[in-house]
Amino acid sequence: MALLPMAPQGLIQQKNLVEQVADFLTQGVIEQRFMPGERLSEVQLSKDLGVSRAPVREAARLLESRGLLVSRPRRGFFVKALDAVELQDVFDLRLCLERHAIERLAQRYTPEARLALERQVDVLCEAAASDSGTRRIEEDLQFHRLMLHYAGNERLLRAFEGLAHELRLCITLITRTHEAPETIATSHYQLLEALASQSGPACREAIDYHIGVARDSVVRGINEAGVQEEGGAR
Amino acid sequence: MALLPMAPQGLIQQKNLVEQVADFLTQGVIEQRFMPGERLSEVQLSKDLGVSRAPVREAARLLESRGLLVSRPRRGFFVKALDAVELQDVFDLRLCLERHAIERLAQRYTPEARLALERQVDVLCEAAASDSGTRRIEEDLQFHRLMLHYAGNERLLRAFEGLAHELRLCITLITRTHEAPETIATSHYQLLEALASQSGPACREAIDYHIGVARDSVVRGINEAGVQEEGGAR
DNA sequence: CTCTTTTAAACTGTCGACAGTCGGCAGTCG
DNA sequence: CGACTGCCGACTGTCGACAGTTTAAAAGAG
Repeated sequence: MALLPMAPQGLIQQKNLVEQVADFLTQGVIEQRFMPGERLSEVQLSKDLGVSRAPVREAARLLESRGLLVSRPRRGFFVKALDAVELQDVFDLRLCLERHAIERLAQRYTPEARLALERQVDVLCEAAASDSGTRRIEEDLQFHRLMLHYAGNERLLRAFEGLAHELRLCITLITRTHEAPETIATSHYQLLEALASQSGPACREAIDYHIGVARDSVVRGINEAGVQEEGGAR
Repeated sequence: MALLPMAPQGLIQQKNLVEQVADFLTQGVIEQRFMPGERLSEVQLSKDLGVSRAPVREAARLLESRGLLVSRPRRGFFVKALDAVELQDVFDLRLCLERHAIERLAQRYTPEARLALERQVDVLCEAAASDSGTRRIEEDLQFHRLMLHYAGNERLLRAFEGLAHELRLCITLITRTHEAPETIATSHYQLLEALASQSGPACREAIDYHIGVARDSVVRGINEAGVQEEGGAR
């Protein structure tokens, strides 16, 4: 069987097999086709995707570096199971990064950055009003990516990217408890206002509130959903 | 009954080939046996190390995720060349992470953490007085690792680890301009004092000063050494 | 029937090999 | 004399295979 939509729309170049497999695995983890704690067999994946083990292996390593998989020596790869504590850690690190980023950005708030962020909020609102889950999350993440980008430190963005996958996982898992889309949009406008004021403390307060809301929403979702702690101990 | 595998931390046992190769490559990059911008051939490395290409490949991917190598599709791996801007970015992100960590740590400063940090400073002083370069840097990094660890967010530590290799590279490249070891030791004592006071602002001030000194030292070193910008454009 | 021992299957880690592609060099044409 | 085209070598991306180890089940003892 064909593994992935063969024709990447219009683009001449085909991505590496590694990246294709990585995308497939990422989707699988996010959509919970691979359950947390589940063991992923290299040979099985190879057969299913119709490729050799080498690309699967590299892709798995990639996912591991992104925190979506964990590898135990001689045991193979397992889907990362996030518990409540780790979830708190994710949001704590996110807060750390975004605080720093927004304060930096406030000091160099160019019209270009402002325009890009405002446009992204518009897109976000549109997505929130019309579409469902996935795209809403994606546009939300994109806004924060832009913020990190215009903060002017590429490494800051890279660190965030490393977290983004776990973050997306957290959020997707409990998308039902997401606040009303309008609330989220409003929250982003507050960020824009704080940035426009170019006041460090105001920005910090805004981002603290913004991320706090998101974190509480996720935590609440976890509690409501009743965590099935199957992955368990080592 | 079957006897369990002896000493788990035995030095005899060989780590994964991948890790061994990764260590070799890391050493090579840090010691500048591989010059910045240089292309690394997989087959050449395989022959030199007497292993297959598979472990070399995985190790290179690992180094890439750590920021020591960059890969261009179909071209192979190249040694990362750090310019002045990126160097600033490294220290900026480091500041971001350590600020957050030390403020967290101040709020949960257990006797255990205090003891561990104090012991590490002692070790650091000893190393500074006796040994040369490499070990001094290693013990310095270890202190900060401990600080991040006791801050209680594993992801914070992981982000720092991702930066540590680049940081080590920065520092090693210009080790000659390192401040007098005693100065560094004193600076660490200031961190301990700030932590003991459990005052957030005091901690922030201390870490800002500490990292600022390191950054200035490195930047000064770069300027003095005269950067050979050979890596250059794409 | 339960617990231990033995055996077999499956998997990962590693290897060597093949095909497609990229960069460079020579030869040719304007 | 300069620019374009076709060929050559080298290298990466990918593949299938083998050995050692871990897991799980089957067989045997109490």
